[in-house]
Amino acid sequence: MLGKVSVGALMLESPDVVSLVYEATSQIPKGMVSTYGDIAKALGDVRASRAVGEILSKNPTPIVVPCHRVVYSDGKVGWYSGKGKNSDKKITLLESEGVEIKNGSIENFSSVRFAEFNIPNVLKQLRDEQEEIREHVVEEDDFGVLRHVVGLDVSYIGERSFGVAAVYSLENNELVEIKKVECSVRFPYIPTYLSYREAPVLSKLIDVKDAIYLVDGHGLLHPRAGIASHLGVLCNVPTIGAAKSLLYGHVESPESNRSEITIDGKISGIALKEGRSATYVSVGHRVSLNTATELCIRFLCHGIPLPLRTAHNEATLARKRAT
DNA sequence: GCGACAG
DNA sequence: ATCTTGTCGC
Ligand SMILES: [Mg+2]
Repeated sequence: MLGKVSVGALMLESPDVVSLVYEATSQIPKGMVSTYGDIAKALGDVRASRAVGEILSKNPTPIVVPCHRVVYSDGKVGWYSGKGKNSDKKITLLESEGVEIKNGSIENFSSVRFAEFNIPNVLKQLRDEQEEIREHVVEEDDFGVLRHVVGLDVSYIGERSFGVAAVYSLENNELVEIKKVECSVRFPYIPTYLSYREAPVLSKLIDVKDAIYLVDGHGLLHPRAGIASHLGVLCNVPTIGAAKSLLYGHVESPESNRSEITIDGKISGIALKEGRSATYVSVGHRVSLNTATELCIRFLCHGIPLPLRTAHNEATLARKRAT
């Protein structure tokens, strides 16, 4: 990796959310229940509730880690995995612990609902780090002679992540090189915390000095700072965010092929449309929105910048070959 | 009852 | 993102 590491380094040692979910679940007393969202809130953000559900669906030690005590926020018991969609086992377990259930819903839900978890508020820490990164973002062209545009993307098999860099020449717009790296990930996908899942593997691919990096994901089109900004600030390289769907911000002219996107009235991104597909461009780091947009347009191919398409295809290939 | 919150 | 299916809030 290029440059010194200081701001944004929490990403390199992401908190063990998986273990924290199991720890929280183990804190639910017998005879009580909690919800996926309550555990997510204890982690620091209700947006993590789906991730909590996914993690518990893969609980390697049912009963020991009592995931049967985690139910929907409306009081419905929900599924008990293991094998097939089934809630019978979950209901039986809960009733044996003294929890009353009627028509698949918890009786006296509010009085048996446990939420006093004692786990660290890790997502708050990550948000704080993202805010700090945001303050370090340079929103103007800040580079010497650029010779390459590098598309970055990731694919997965369970906890294995495959990162790909597709290096394109700015002299002739042609593919120069493809770099690949594999590493293991435990951090789940949580909306607005994508960096902590994908940036570790991608940071290993940042070693071309005369390049600007095109990242699959947002930069400043984010409530704090997206993965493109995170990688840019962490590695001190120019980066552009380019995503296929919008996370945050208001599209000013939805009909236009090139629309401004504003956040609190500030122009923070550009939506590029070509046929059915769209690319949402934003500043990652050390680039102006204009330059970022022009570079994306220059490589735009069927609605997506070619370096990203190639990186995506190669990442998918790497995953299939690893299977 | 349905849409959402990058990948 | 993957290839199975998870929650929340309007
Ligand atoms: Mg991707």
